Amino acid sequence: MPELAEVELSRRFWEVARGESVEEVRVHAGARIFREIEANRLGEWLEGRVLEGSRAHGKRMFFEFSGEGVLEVHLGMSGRMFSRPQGLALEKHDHLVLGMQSCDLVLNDYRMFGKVVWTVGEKPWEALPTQVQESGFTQGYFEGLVAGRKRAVLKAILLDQAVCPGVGNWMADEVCWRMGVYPGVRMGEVDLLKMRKELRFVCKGALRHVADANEQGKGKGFSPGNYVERVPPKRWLFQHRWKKGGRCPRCAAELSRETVAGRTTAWCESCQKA
DNA sequence: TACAATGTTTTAAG
DNA sequence: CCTTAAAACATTGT
Repeated sequence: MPELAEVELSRRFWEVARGESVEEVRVHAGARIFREIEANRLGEWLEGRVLEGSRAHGKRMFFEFSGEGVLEVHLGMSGRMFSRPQGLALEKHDHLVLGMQSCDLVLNDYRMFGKVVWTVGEKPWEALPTQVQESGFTQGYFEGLVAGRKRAVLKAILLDQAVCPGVGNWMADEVCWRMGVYPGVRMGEVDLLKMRKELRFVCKGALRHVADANEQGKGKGFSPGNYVERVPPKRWLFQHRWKKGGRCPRCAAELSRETVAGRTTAWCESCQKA
């Protein structure tokens, strides 16, 4: 589920409790998402700490707590985060609940490909690559990253988190569709000016839709599982790619499906050339 | 039933 | 050194 935009929206859902302290931590300690830490110590690490701020980078989120602690969350394939009224019983696949002063912050993940990490005394976001939507993602920076990868498949580069943080399967397809290029082409054949332009369009556009979604969703129970399904415009490939028999929003041809770079890929044979 | 699902990592192999 | 394919992870829905 979660790519750049959904990750950002998830972060905002927890951000509602900024400035509050953690009163109680509930964990499903055996869950695989805690494979890198001692989950049953999360209580001693977090209780009494104040959620001071948060940030997202690509598909990663960092929540900063008083006393130098940072809780990192990655949603994997099926992770969801939201807030809800305090004290409700754990539901199936709720693995972490932070009982705050005004609400409970919940992390739910049934496939558990995501992860939770706790670090102290480090700022794990400082060594990360520039994000596509940032001003520092210049043509020169971008071309430096992909130099020497002329034989790599385009879609594989788009999915590489060191190059395009936050881009996942649907965003990669969206970029290729906007480029008018088949996702399986080699990087040596790609117009890098166009690639960066469409990458930035898709990343910035998706993030703008999140802001819209957050606004529209006030008081309406907007959730991370449904926002992206209704927010991106009908003219994005996104709205058509999942349905069998879905058609290209540009030329109405039926979309094709194929595995490219190891992932199911939707593309339009008439608009996207090899 | 069998397969696929918006992710990442590891392993093996070319 | 570089790329790639496949498998693994765990659960649900078609």
